[in-house]
Amino acid sequence: MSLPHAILTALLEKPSSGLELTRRFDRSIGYFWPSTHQQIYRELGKLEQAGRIRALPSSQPARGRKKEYEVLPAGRDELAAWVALAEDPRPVRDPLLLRMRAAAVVGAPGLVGELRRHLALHREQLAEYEEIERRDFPPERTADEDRLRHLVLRGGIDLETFWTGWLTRAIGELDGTGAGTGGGRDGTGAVP
Amino acid sequence: MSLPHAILTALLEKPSSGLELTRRFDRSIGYFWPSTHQQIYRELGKLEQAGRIRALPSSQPARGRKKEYEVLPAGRDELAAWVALAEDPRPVRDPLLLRMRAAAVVGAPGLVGELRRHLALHREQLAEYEEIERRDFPPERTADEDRLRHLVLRGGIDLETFWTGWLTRAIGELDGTGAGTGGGRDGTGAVP
DNA sequence: CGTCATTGTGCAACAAGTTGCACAATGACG
DNA sequence: CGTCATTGTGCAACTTGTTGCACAATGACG
Repeated sequence: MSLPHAILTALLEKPSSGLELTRRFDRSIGYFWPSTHQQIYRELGKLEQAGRIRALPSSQPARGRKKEYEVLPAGRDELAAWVALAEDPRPVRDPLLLRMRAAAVVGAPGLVGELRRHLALHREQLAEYEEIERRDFPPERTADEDRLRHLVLRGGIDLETFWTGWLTRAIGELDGTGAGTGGGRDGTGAVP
Repeated sequence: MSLPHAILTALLEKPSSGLELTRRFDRSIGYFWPSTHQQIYRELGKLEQAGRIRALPSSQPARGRKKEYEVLPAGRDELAAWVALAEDPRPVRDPLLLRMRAAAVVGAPGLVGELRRHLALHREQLAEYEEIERRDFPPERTADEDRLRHLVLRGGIDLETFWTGWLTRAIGELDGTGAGTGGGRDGTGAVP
């Protein structure tokens, strides 16, 4: 759905081979649209077929041979058209919230521990984003074209901030009261 | 992945037919694990086959005939086991952030309008959650088993609060400066 | 009585993402 | 020179979610 557009964006920023793309995904676009190398190669194939990108002539086409792609005008147009679309936000789909809901029914002895684990992970991610912000967006220079990229990063930061805040609160609330064993009325040994 | 567990949770809260489940999904569990009736029927079939739920005997098995399901002990055990699992948070996958990133490269005349539209949608969702909170979790009574459900709802509220906050900020920042048409010159804009 | 909207159940084809593995080139090292 | 780890490319099978439609019962209405 959006993967081809993610790839076009990345290739416009800089022509790359499949593996380079994969690497760059891991540390920028992949933060909000993750993808494996398998997916990327498959999509590169389709995009080439469709005439939106092409392999740079320098690289001979052989398996196991490095192959760099660049975006063709058709690809740029396609991307611009996609950006201009109105598209509703994805519905949320979060297993942790679901598990908490289930825990309210069947009980969950270890739930608080799991919340703590998630808190640690989100704190890590938050720190990573903040590091990037320090590095790439120092307070003084505000080149106009970087503003969008900075906003995207702020999105990531704010999102992780939400998670750490909510998890902290949840842990605090469940921890004090011996809750977390929830309303599991029969299958659950009640825990002190 | 999680859909069967969402269904088990819902059925434990109250035995239901496929359509009833669908309705209930639309206004509670579906907020963080949406699902269509087709998916639900398919999953009900699998769960029944696997011996985790069964149709209540009252209903004769015929197409177009109402059929209520209840959870069997095996289903409850399965759900409890799933709740106890450690499972990492889903990676974020958000088209809007992706489109902003693309807009930084190809330009985006209408982007601010789209952000406003999303802001309105998130405000609406937030209002809906807050209404539910007022209705189902009035400040005085804090039954212990409801605490988890309330926390889940708080998660939804905090998440929508994050979105409205971020979108407001983004709109403010892009609107004043005539940005949003971004760096759409051509394939330049190299970023390390 | 017919037919028509509504409620309820369900199959089938497709699209997107995940997992596992295979194959090709390259350079390091004994 | 062989073989081994690393880098790079890619296919295939599978799982999950989406879309479109079909079929069955029921009650309302002319």
